[in-house]
Amino acid sequence: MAATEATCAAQGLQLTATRRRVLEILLEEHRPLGAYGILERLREFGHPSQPPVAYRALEFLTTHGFAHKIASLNAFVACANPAGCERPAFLICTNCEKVAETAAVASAAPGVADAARSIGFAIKKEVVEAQGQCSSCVGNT
Amino acid sequence: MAATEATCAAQGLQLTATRRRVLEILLEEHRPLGAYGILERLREFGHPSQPPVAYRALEFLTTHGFAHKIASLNAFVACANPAGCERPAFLICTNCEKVAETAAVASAAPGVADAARSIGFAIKKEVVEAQGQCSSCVGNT
DNA sequence: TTTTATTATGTTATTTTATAACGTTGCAAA
DNA sequence: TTTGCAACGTTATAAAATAACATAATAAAA
Repeated sequence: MAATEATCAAQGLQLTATRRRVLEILLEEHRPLGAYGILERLREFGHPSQPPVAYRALEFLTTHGFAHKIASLNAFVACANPAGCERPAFLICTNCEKVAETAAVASAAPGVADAARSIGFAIKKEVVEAQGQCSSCVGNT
Repeated sequence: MAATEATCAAQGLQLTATRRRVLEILLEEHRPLGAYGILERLREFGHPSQPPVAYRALEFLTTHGFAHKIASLNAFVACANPAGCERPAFLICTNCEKVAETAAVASAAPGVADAARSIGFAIKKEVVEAQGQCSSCVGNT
């Protein structure tokens, strides 16, 4: 949260009340939350809670790297490393639903980068999401 | 298509009329098609076209690797290598919408595999989708 | 061959996810 | 002080996916 505030201050980004609240909600949960789950939480706190409210806040947060969308779940998580996050990749436990974000060392998918180079494809963004079982859930089916 | 037929025969899978038709539709398109786009095409051919029809065929096709879901687009493509496809990865052109499937040599994302190993996470499936511009579209904005 | 189980289909309805559109508000720069 | 712009609030609707349940076709067992 502090890192996010610092980045916003440095870059002149407006971390408004709703945007901040949505990020707080995501930080409190330790698992991905759908837009409509976020709306429920906002409602509890008396915020306006029509869908565009959540989607607009999420667009801000994801655009600037403070949160990420998990495409394979249609859900969102707070960024685990808001200070310097590029090429995030995710480990999604299909049992307990927790998500681990890998520290983005270099490219997560060099095989893909090679394939891209060989056909002249210019990569802008990578979506890398692994599904399986976290250490607590391995064996528990 | 032939490879798919062969695999179905070998494994006792039923490539029924609708399933076959959906696969043909995906093969004709050279870009990802949403479930509702597929439904439209089915309708043109007089097939039943309620949503579950498409989703059921797609579930069959994706489960057995004859087609893939592109999670970041909520869309589907025919598998480019139905004979032996594991760990597919995709290069998605955001300009012309075409999708290239990389020949799945080893793991597309070793960085993620390392991260998983280090925290005891057992990977079952990987979603690797790169977005950018294909060789024909580079420079065209 | 009939029975039984399984797998696939057809259809209605609903849920879940996401965006379009438009007017209003608040703030900052000219 | 008005002009511009970014953010907000709200209504409505679009797009994607699934629940549920009845029917038909198929395969396996008796």
